[in-house]
Amino acid sequence: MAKGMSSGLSIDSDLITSTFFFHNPTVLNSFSQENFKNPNNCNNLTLMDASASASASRSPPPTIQFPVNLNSTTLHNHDDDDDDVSLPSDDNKRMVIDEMDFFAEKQHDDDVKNSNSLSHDFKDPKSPTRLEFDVNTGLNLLTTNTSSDQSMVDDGISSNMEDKRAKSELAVLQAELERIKVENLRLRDMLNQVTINYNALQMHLVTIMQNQKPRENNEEHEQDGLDRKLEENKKHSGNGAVVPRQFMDLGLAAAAPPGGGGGGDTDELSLSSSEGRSGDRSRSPGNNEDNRNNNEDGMVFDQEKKGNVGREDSPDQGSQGWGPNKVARFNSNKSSVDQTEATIRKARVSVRARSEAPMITDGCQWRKYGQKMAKGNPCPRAYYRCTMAAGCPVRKQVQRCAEDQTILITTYEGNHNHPLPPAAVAMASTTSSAARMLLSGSMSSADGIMNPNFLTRTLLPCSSSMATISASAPFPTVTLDLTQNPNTNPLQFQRQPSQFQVPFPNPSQNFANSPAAALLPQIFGQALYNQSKFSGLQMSQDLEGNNKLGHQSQAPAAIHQQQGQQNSLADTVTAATAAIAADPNFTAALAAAITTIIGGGGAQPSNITSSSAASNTNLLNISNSNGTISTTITNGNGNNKINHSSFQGN
DNA sequence: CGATTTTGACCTGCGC
DNA sequence: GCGCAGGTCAAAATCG
Repeated sequence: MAKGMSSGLSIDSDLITSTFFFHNPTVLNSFSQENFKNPNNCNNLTLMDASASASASRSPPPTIQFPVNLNSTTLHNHDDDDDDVSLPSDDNKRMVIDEMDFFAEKQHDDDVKNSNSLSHDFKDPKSPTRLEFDVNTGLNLLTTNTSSDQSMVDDGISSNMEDKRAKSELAVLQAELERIKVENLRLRDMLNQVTINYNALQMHLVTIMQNQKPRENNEEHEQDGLDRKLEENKKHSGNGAVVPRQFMDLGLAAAAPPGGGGGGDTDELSLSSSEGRSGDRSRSPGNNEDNRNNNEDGMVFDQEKKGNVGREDSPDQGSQGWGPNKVARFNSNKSSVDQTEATIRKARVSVRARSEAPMITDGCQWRKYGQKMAKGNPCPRAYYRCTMAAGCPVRKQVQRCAEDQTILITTYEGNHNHPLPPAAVAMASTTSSAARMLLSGSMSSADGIMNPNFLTRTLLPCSSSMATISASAPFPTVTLDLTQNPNTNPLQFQRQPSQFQVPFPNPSQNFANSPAAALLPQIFGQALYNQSKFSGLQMSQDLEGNNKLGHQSQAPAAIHQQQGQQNSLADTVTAATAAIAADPNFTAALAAAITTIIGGGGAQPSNITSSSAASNTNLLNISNSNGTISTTITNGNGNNKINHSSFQGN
């Protein structure tokens, strides 16, 4: 399905250069306008905006390139209509400017006009090396760049006209800089707000955990499961910083529909009511550790075979029902804990996408086991069960929208108990993460502790399509709507008071089958997942060693494809986001990456390179264009590097 | 011939 | 208790 992702980005932390490719101008705007505030990211954000703004005015959409050399003295734009005039080769400053532009081949064409162009300078053995150029610091980003382009050539002739022009450009750039500063402040405030919300969420989790302990005697088996999971958390965190994990394990972890992998989380206990019979065993506390031991990637394997712990589930493995039936049974089980779990089990993730095909391609193998005419919809509802592994409890319902039959509604429930192919990981991750989001929102909001829009504001501040969480449905359902134009429903939230929405990438018409459909959910899911799950505490240990990062950080959250399966994009992104979580500056980079990927739409190539340039510590690079995805993540001191390029669409 | 789909029967929960 | 609706089962049909 996806053949449009490619890539190739590599980031070298040694180079203090960041380039942001915004293929969708709207993304850029939305990003700058939305709530993304992390005080730690201010530098990064500033740079992003600065580069973006400066370049945006010159570069035509839909692809906007923003090469920025933080240490250089200039901003060089190759798309500038005016010929780029380089300083004579003997001018090192000028050389620095040109050197920055290692993205544009077009540059070379333009350089033909100038005998003293960059390329020429590079050929000069006496010229400073590229690295030297980058190291060269002088933050006259705006002045040198603008004024030099024209005046430098006729250096000796400097006329009043040119001076005026240069001054006017300088003024414009300064104004732009001011605007960017203001926006940066605003973004910082937003990040602060997000941080506060996150802390509140953690506190809420701790409260829940503490409240549950007294019930240990009555709910021994269930609490046992929690304890076990806590132990697992400790194992993974290695430092006893279990709070974030606790939270996830309690609720969010359970909300991992088809994803099993979803988000990669392992402890994912199944939310699905379908697992009330068999899948419930996925929740069996006693099994988790074993499962984890057997499969460190967090996938829950063969849980059904290991027996059910403390569940009244019927032994009927075959009738793995999902839906209100099982839910009601669980709700009848007294404690609020049970009710919470029941809610978790009921959680579903519905994906709306335009597709002519009877089913959207999600990478899994499904077997149809039933079809029903649902009330209020002339189109039959088909029931599918995952057949990639025996006993996989995952179900999905597929039905066309009654109002618009071009829209295919796919509802997932349950956890895969087997490894997933990369293509499946994408959707699984999305749904899993969405379920987590659903649970985190509902649980928190129920107690009034957390703003239900917490994740809404946190996750994808730059996009505007949406995921909808419905509280009115018989069971919690999060709907990822891939059919809407991001700009068409700005007021949807207001129109649907019972729901809150999460911005979701703007899809193309047939987004469901587009290359980005696989990537986007992954990114989205991982973003959701890591935003809520990872903490610096947990990940702190994961940031050791170059090659270790990919595995260690994945262990708690990502999906390992066992038995020689190559790491999927999910693995990479999971590891990447884990690393990001460990460093706040990285978060901004991730946000930019997500933004760009999303902005790329379905078929358009995307290319993201970002870095926390100010600190020169972290770099994130995600790109797609030719059927592959390449992610490169470098952690600060250069110790940690994830470089992955391999996501071939089907 | 095995896997998958079709389809009517059956089960369960819920509302009246 | 009854009917409705959602969901699942499983035998028969179909497909590759």
